[in-house]
Amino acid sequence: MTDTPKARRPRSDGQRSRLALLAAARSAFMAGESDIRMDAIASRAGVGVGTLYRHFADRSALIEAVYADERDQLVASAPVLAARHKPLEALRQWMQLFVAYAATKKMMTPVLETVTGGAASLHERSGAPIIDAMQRLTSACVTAGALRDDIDPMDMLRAVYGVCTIAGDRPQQAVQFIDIVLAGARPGVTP
Amino acid sequence: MTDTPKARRPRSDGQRSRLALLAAARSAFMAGESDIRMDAIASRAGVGVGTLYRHFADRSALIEAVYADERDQLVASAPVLAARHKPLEALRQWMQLFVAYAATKKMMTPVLETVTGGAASLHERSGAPIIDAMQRLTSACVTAGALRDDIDPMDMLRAVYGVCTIAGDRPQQAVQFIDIVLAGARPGVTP
DNA sequence: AAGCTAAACGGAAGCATACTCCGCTTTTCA
DNA sequence: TGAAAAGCGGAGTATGCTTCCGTTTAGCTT
Repeated sequence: MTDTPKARRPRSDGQRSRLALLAAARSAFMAGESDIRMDAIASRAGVGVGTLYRHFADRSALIEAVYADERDQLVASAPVLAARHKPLEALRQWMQLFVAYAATKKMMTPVLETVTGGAASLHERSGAPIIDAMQRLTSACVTAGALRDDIDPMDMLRAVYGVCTIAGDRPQQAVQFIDIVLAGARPGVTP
Repeated sequence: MTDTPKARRPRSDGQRSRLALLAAARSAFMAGESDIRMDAIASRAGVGVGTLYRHFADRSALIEAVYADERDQLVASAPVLAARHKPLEALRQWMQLFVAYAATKKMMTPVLETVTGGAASLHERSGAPIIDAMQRLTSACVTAGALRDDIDPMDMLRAVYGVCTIAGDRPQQAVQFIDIVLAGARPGVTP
């Protein structure tokens, strides 16, 4: 069972198509055309729509693939920051990176929500590593006494995400908002 | 021009259909069936789909009508709270009401985002009075020295909305988060 | 009460768009 | 070089929103 029959090298044209599709989709999403049609993406990539579906199971899979790279970078930066800074500062800087990530994602949020299964399925698939990173950074802060322990870390991230997503294009404002949230989450601070 | 020819009374069956449609749509959205079909709503209301479109221009118009009532209540409560409490407390309580409002809306958020034109058009139409209420409450706080003046009030609301929307069904957590945000937004607090 | 008129009704047809299917082409490897 | 596997394209299918229009019905008038 599962014997590897020959292990052929992947075809070059297939890889080319895949990259062209990713590039076309990325540029379309970045341009804010969240409701772009699948065949439009295919023809911009210079391939037929059948080819698109050969490489990506459905719209949501394409979206996920487009943002997989950036997400991986974001996740990978967490341990680096944790090693280089004090816990609270690491968390703060990582949340700033998250804002940048969310900003590139912003225009495609409607797409995210639109996909069948809603935000849940996609967020879970694509978001698990992000949640993990956030929780590690936060618990380090709690251990260091720099943050209260009765706050769901994800709520902080959701709040920042909410500011990014719904706001216009003002990442600066979202960055400032990180400090507001962190200030409110310090031990011994109450309204 | 614009002479009132006769001014007939609106037909009773028309009003009945409209109410039946609103009730059917409301219960469907509340039940979390965000992807319910238009003809399903019509038949639940006991009318044809043509009748639905006679009363509501499109899906987004129907959604907006369903939530118009609750939104109006929320907006109307702002001046009441402002008269009854100190500025910061009024703001705090109003944001709590907003959480309840957003929670009822939560299941239909995908619908909101789905509608053509995206969140923008609907949010603007339906959200302007909310923005106005929030800004009044906030500026009272700033005047009273209870809040910094360099914060976009809408960012606070967006953050809370983000927590509500993306989080599961834990309005309690969102309410707690209001206090975190307000704590971080007090004058003289920095991380 | 009967008739007139405009409003409201119903649902079949029209249209848009995500996704599938399959015969044809290209690439890899022996 | 030839066989077979992988990839390609785009017409076809399915689904669901919206429109269109002939029919019905409520409100007004006489």
